[in-house]
Amino acid sequence: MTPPRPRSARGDGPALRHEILDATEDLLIETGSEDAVSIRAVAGRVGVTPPAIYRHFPDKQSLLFEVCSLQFTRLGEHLDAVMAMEADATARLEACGRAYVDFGLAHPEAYRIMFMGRSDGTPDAHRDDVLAAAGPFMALVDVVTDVAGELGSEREPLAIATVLWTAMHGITSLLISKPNFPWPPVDELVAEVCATHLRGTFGQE
Amino acid sequence: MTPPRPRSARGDGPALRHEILDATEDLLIETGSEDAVSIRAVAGRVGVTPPAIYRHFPDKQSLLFEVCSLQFTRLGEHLDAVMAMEADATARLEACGRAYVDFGLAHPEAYRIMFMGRSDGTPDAHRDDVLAAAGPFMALVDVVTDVAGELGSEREPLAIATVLWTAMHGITSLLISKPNFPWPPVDELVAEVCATHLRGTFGQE
DNA sequence: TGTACATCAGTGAACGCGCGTTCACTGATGTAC
DNA sequence: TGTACATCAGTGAACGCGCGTTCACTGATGTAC
Repeated sequence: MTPPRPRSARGDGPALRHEILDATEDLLIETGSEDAVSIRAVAGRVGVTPPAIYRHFPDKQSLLFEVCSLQFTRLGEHLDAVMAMEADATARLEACGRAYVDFGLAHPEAYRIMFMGRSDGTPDAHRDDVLAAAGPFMALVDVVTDVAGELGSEREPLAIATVLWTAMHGITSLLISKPNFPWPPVDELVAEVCATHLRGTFGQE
Repeated sequence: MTPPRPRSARGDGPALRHEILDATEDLLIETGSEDAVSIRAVAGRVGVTPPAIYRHFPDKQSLLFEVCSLQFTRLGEHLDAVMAMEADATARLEACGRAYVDFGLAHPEAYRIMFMGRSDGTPDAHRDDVLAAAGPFMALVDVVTDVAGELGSEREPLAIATVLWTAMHGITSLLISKPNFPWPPVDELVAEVCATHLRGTFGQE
């Protein structure tokens, strides 16, 4: 049925490897479920037989983990890019929150895997505690530190950042899992939560 | 192996039905995954053969949905009971938040199913929009209305309640899915978020 | 430049498994005469 | 009170399915002489 895929040349291993990763990501997004993505489906989409996958990944878990890794990297880059655009610390904080929520809504399945899934079997690189020391979270702590410096607050930036993360995650994950709830417009929701936190945390008017 | 279960008498249908529901709930909590709960496993735990399940439930989905329903009912009752204990509106709001988070942490798998799962295939009774009109959420709106009456706020109680829900959900769901993140003590976290929201929303000092 | 050969990316068939569900049945329970 | 019978809760065996993974293989690619 499908035209036979030309065999990769000796050095083209990485090419198929990338195709497999892309296909897995696409399927993850389309099916919306980690279990619905089978080795057979991935192989089919790439135009290859299932055993061919095993030349590039030791097993299904490793494949899914690597896709997950890519998502984390992208989220980090996305946040970095957005934050670099704002000079004002307060604006940077709100931009960061908005970018986080937007990313989650734009890649709901990726977000599910990263932040709404089960933590058993998560590879070491994405362990919860490693997450806390990773770039994106630390960048948030930095922003909060800047805001605290500008507006003044006696509380620890780390604690404030943690609370802000739970707030943004709350919005993102509920919008993903309860899309038909009568939500206000997302922008409004994010803006309101950010404003509430700024007022509540830093006493800003 | 297992001693043969005595056959139910004519009118004892409901008894086995309840045992099946309980076993399903237990397995859901133990395995921590909806897919890991199989009809065979449920039947085995009850001490019955798989087809016997089908005398009480039309299919696996219906069984899982009914378990899910029970969880919603229990959460509602839990919140009602806690809120009835506090006379002061502000205290009632914080107690409500704390009770919500506590419930989630005490029944993480139930919480996952109710608020962190996929919404496709959810039975009508638990549709997102029905949720919004349901008891627990409306009770929260009432509490917020009371607090707004006491402290004064020009904003809509419904919008405030929505934000509060996302905040409590953010805490609960991240604690469930990232248990090894270096969280502050739960009580502190909830108290801080509630205080931040009270200050940020109602301008309370 | 031409030929023999080693490499190795991908194939085709099959494995064992657990799943949800169906089906004809069995045999204890309760009922009607 | 005793017997024949209808009911129906639960059984045992089997169905078809899709899964992850393994295995011996094929045949194009690049290399050494």
